[in-house]
Amino acid sequence: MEYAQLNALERLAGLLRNDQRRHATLSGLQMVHHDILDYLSRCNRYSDTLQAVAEYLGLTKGTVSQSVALLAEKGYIEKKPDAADGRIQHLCLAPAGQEYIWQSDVDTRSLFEEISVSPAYARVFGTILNDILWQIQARQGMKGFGMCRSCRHNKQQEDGTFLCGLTLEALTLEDTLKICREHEFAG
Amino acid sequence: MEYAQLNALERLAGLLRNDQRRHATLSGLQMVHHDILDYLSRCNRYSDTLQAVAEYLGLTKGTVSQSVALLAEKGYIEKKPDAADGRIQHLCLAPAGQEYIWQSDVDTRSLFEEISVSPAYARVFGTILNDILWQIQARQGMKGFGMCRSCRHNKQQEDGTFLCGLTLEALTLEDTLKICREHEFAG
DNA sequence: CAATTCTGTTTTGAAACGATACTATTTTTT
DNA sequence: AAAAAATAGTATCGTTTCAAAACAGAATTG
Repeated sequence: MEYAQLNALERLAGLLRNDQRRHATLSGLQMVHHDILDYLSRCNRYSDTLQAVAEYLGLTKGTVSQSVALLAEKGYIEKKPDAADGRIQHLCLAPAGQEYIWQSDVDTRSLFEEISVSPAYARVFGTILNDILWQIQARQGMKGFGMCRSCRHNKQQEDGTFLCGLTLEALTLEDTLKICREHEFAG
Repeated sequence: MEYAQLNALERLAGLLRNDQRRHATLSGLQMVHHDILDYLSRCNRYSDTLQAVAEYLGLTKGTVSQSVALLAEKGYIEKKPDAADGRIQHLCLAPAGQEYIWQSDVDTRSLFEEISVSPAYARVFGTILNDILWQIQARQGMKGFGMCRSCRHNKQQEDGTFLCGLTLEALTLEDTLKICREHEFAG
């Protein structure tokens, strides 16, 4: 990938970032809160724990513990104990949290929705973006926080549904698009 | 622009972000320090002030003042008083700061350099990215923090050099690619 | 020259953050 | 089955971020 393209991508990422920051500030939240809520909206049910959030964001669990406590107190997050493992608490988006993410999405979309990509290029653009994402996931050490779709544990079955070979649970198509902590790239 | 594309873009931006965070942490810096140094490496000589940094990052000047003080103390930034205006201090990257940005760039590049975009698509991809950037700048309220290249004050002269109609100073080609606080989109 | 605007600092209190130590639960080893 | 190790999360400490507000100096405006 060429330098000019990466540069443009970085600038775009920065603009997206500033947009998210503006939205977080308006809600009286810090960026890290936005990042936490955003992750929780994208991860699957095996990856919605404090530890996973900390790993994904590159923060210590102590730090995340505090921020999550605050988010829970403010009503953005609900902690639900795991049925099988007494150590684990699942972090679920409470209504206020879902509303926040939804609003953030609407805002960002409004920045981009009127951007016109010529129809001839539109499909190529989407294809390239997803191709790059796929390749990065493949490259990024094979382990952790990829989409189930590209995970070696994920198997499509005869009837079209999916099965995770690790948890032996059935997955819907939507499930396979979420971020999983146990992700291992399907070499 | 379609939803799937924006989604992929957001994911990519997130991955870039995590990469930057990792690099900042390894250098013992916070994300906000990375953002400040990154901005200073991209802005022009009219936009390297504390106030401009604060506006660009959406933080208060008090906050930025403290973080800049720390960066200066650690040797990443040098404060240079303005020749004409006694209130203004220019924030310049000291050698350590340039080294940090350079390293960060190398790291990020290494994540992307082996990503192969088929040559046929490569040019299209670059074109689309820059087109999107241009359109966002046009849309984003016309004012502030765009590249001189798209600014109405920037005029190309007969000999090929550039002139800023606001400051009446000559600009090099490189200058016109930097971020300027006074940017106004050339309708 | 007085009023206002602009740039930057300082202070205060809430919260982020890393480091460390800690408890509790599960898994692995012996 | 008991001991050890690994895992998930909390609590506490000191430093730093962050917003808000008060502040000081320099430039501009009237």
